[in-house]
Amino acid sequence: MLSKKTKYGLKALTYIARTGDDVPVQVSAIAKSEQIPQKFLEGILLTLRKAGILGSKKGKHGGYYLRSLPSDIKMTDVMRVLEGPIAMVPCVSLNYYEKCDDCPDEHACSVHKLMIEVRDSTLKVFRNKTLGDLSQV
Amino acid sequence: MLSKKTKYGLKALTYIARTGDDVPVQVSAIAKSEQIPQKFLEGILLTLRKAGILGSKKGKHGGYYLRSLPSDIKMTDVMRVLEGPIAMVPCVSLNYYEKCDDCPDEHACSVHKLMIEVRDSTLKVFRNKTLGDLSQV
DNA sequence: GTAATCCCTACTAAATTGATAGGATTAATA
DNA sequence: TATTAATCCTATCAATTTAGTAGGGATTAC
Repeated sequence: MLSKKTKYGLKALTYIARTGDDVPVQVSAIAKSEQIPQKFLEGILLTLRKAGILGSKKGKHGGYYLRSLPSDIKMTDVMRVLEGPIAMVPCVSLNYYEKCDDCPDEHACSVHKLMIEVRDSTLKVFRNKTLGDLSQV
Repeated sequence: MLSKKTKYGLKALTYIARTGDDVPVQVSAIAKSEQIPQKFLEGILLTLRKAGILGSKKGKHGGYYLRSLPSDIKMTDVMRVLEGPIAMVPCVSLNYYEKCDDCPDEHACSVHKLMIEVRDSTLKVFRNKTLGDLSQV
């Protein structure tokens, strides 16, 4: 299941991309338009900023803006920041690999084999999908 | 993240498929070989039986067996039983569709669009992957 | 009749999720 | 310079889910 965090994060990014101007977008505006609890959203945008996807401006007339063109923001990056590893098990994760305690031999493990295929197919989607694609109406 | 339930379930099914005989396989044997807490595994095999994937025989020399040939047991079915809906959000689920409270228009929703693609690509993997494929060494 | 096996229900501890609360910091502007 | 509007940060919390345990009931082979 997709977490609310990810869902809200994607919606917020889309909102910012659609607004499109060079003026920063306020959390309050996004929260209101997308029906997201504002305080919760604050935290989400903060992680996106710390991950380098968003930039921010403090104080009056402050807000958030994209650090790159929407068409340059890949879903792989966004999803990893919001939802964590794309792989469903650590033993097939490219970026967060971890050996299973149980499994003596990964190559003989049926779960491993299956999850590699799922990972690759999901990755293929996220790799050629950008925020630009998402924000197209 | 894949739940332990699913992971254990897949390993157990693979074990049964590999044993391959017509004699039922005991929970204790699977638990020992695959390093799964036996009582936990009992419950998992029970759900697989109730879903019609496994059959069981009670009493001495009882155990679990596959209701179909490994090559006829599709991962779509197994995964739905163990892990639940394949879609990451209910609004793109084929079997468990549910409208989002927030979203006024699904077609305009960026999350919806993205998750349909993820669902389709995952489905493609599960649809042409059977237990037979998994149990190949 | 006894031992081995599946079957069923209830319980529990730990982790995660989805928030909320309260204020600190920063910047524009009247 | 004081005010206001924003982001930033930490702590806390309730509800849910997950992973597992406990205890025994029902069934069957021998």
